[in-house]
Amino acid sequence: MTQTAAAIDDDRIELGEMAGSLGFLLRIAQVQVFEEFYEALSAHDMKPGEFTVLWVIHLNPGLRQGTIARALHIKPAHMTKLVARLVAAGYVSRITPTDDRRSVRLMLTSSGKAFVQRNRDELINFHKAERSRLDDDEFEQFAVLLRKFTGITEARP
Amino acid sequence: MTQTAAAIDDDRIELGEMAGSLGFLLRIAQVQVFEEFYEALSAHDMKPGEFTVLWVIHLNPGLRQGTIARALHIKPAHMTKLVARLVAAGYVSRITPTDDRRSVRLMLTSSGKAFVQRNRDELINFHKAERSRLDDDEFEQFAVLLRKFTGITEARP
DNA sequence: GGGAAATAGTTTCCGCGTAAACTATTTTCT
DNA sequence: AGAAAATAGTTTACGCGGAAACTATTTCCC
Repeated sequence: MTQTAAAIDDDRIELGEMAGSLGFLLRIAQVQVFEEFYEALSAHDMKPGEFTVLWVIHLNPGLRQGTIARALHIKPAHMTKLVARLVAAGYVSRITPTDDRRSVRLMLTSSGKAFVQRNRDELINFHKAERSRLDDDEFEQFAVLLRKFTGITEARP
Repeated sequence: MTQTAAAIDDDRIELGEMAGSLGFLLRIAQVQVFEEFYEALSAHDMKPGEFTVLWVIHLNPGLRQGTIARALHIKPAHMTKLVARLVAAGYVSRITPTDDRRSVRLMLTSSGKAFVQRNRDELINFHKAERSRLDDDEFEQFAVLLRKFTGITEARP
C-alpha cells in the first residue's frame, strides 16, 4: 500500500513515486522557468522560442530555416509562423539563395542585432544561481547533467 | 566577438551561451521526454498531464480538483477540461460534498484504479537510467537537483 | 533528358492550454 | 441578518504548436 493518510485535508499532497519521474519533474521545472521568463520578457513582447531563434541566427547568420528548426526541436509548420512573426517585428530578414530556391536563409536585421545585443544578458543568463534554490556548484552540475541528458554538447556533435 | 566561423555549411550549429541557459536546456529535455512518453503511451490514448492527475488522485483520493491543479501547475480552466476527459473515459468520478457545494472532490473509479495499477511502471518509471544517456548515479543526482530546483521534496512542504 | 523520388517550406485544420468574464456558493463584516 | 468580498469551478474566445496535405524546386537514376 503506497497510500498515505486520508488526505482530505487539502494542500498536503502526496506525490509518491511521481517525485522520481523525470517527465514530471521536468514539466514542473519548465513551467516555473517559463513563468519567470515571461515575467521578465513580456515587456518585450517576445516568447522564449522566438528569442532562442533570434539568438541562434545571431550566432549562425545565414543558416537555413529548417536547420535551425531541427536543432531547436521546432516543427517546420511552427517555424514558418515563428519566423513570420520575427520578420513582421523587423528583426529578421529571409533570403532565398539562387543556388537552391526552395530554401530560406535567415539573417538578423540591424534592428534584430540591436535587440539581441540589448537583451542578451537579461534573456539568456537571467537564470543565475542567485535566483534559484540551487547554489553555484549545484547550478553548474545541473546544467552539465541537462546537457548530457539532452545530448547537447558545447557544439552540436 | 562571440561569432563563430561562417556556418553557411549546415548541420553544424553554434549554440554559444544558450547551452548554459537552463530555460533552453529544460525545454529541449522536456520535448525529448515528451516524445518518448507519447511513443510509449499513445496506445493508451492518454497524455502525460492526464496520467499525472490520475496518479495523484490514486495517491490522494478525495482531494479537491483545484488543489490538484495548483500542485501540478495546471490552470483551473484547463483542469476542468482535463477532468472532464478523465470522467468521460470512465476513470474518475466527481463528488460534490454537501458541506461545500462549490467544490468538487475526485476519486478513481474501479476502472481508473485498474488503469493505474496496470500502467504504473510503464508510465511512471519508464525513464530509467538504462534508457537515457546518464548512468545510475548521474540519473539519481539529476532527479535530486530537479527536485531541489523545483522545490519539490518527497512530500509537499 | 525526363520522369520519379527526395527535399524545403507553406497552408489548412485541429487540439491543448490560457486569460478573462461568468455562475454558484460560502465567508466576512457591520 | 444582509450586503460585500472571497472562493470554486465553468464557459468563452483566443494563440501557440503540430499533423497532414500541398506547392515548388532539386536530385536521382534509367
